[in-house]
Amino acid sequence: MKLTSMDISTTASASSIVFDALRKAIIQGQLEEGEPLRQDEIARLFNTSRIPVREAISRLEEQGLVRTQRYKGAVVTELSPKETREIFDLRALVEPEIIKNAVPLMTQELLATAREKCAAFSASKDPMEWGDLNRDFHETLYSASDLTFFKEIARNAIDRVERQIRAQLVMSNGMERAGREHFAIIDACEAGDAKRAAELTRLHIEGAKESLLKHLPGA
Amino acid sequence: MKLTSMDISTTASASSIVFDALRKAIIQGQLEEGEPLRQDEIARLFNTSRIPVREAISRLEEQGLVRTQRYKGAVVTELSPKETREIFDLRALVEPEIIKNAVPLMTQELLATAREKCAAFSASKDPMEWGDLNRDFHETLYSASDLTFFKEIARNAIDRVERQIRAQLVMSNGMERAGREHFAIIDACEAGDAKRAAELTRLHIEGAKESLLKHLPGA
DNA sequence: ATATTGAATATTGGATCCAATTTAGTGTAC
DNA sequence: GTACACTAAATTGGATCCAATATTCAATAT
Repeated sequence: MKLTSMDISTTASASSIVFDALRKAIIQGQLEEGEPLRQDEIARLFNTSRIPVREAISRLEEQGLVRTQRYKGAVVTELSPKETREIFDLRALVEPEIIKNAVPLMTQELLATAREKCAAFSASKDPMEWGDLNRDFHETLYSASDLTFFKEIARNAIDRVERQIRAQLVMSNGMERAGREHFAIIDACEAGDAKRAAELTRLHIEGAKESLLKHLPGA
Repeated sequence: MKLTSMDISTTASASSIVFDALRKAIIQGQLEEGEPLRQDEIARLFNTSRIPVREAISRLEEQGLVRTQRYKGAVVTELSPKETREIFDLRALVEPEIIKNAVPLMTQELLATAREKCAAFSASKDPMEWGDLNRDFHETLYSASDLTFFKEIARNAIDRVERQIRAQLVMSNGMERAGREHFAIIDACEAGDAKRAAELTRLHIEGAKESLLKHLPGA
């Protein structure tokens, strides 16, 4: 008799678990900008040694989410207004291309779930979940695209300004406006108008950038 | 009496040294695509333990230069023609923006050294150094730009297709053509015509992509 | 009071050892 | 000869220990 390969839930490595958890904590703002990451504190938290923690931190550094100095350790990266602007400019360049590529590949199912997420975002009253719902909507649309590297870039760029995005959503009428723009984007996607969806995405990002930078000092 | 700060050569960490060496070996093609990276072999090579090696490898994976499987180790990433095309498309999107931003910031010194490197590239008869000279020229131009994240993206994208770029330079008249295009780009830079320099850069990348994909099977 | 020295503590970087898993190879039955 | 089980070697992931450096803070001199 032959056993099926079972494929036991591929237990992730400790370093991956720590990496994911730290990444999430950083982009959700649970760790403040400039806050140092103490290796053995984190190790105790996850019941591991410092080895996987160090590996996780070095990967976070490679992604730009933390920066480290020899013998001083890692701190959560802080972005200047100028750097924030640059990342939004990068997003405004890359993400429309993803949408343009994605629209012809979107299935009816995907459009349906995207519209659901769009509605869920606009319906939410809890500011704590706005960031996740917003991201969820965009990632659903992007998931139809087969531009893996473009998506990788976008994901990292969004990671780096996730905190600012969350701030932008709660400030003034950021949430209301984002909701309107989301509906416009998905309308264009359903209409199969890739160019329009891309342009609306660009404007969506540029708009967020402007409203954000209005509230920041320089740049 | 006061001593000048001396600034003793900040001895880099072992993991950084290993990382840099491996990265260089990969992009220069000394390590074949798909070739596995054995941790203790590398450790012996650098007279260190496997700890810094593992950190270096995890950073390489974060950059997409290797991919790893749990308990199986890391192998040098292989790119399908489709993926190669996508990375060149990414470059064609991002690098013109860097040049457009850089042109107004270029000093006379920078233009002079860039022209020297441009000439050095075209004058070189040794195919082994074409890749480095080509990269050197482009990085010199990009160095004038203050778009740090754009440059980060470009650097990584170039890393990932560096082997293909080298192949493209030696095939057919790739070298001759690249030389011509380089001179055209730097002419536009010296003329202060940022838009033209950007467009020429885009065409330079698109051209390399086309001539490369002509010699590859699918996509 | 302020600056400076120096020891104690905290923290990171790396080496060595052990555990978990894969891979290679060997033998055996058919 | 081939398929299968089983052992041994190779390889990676992680824990513990030690070394190198930074930070803190008390003691001292000016």
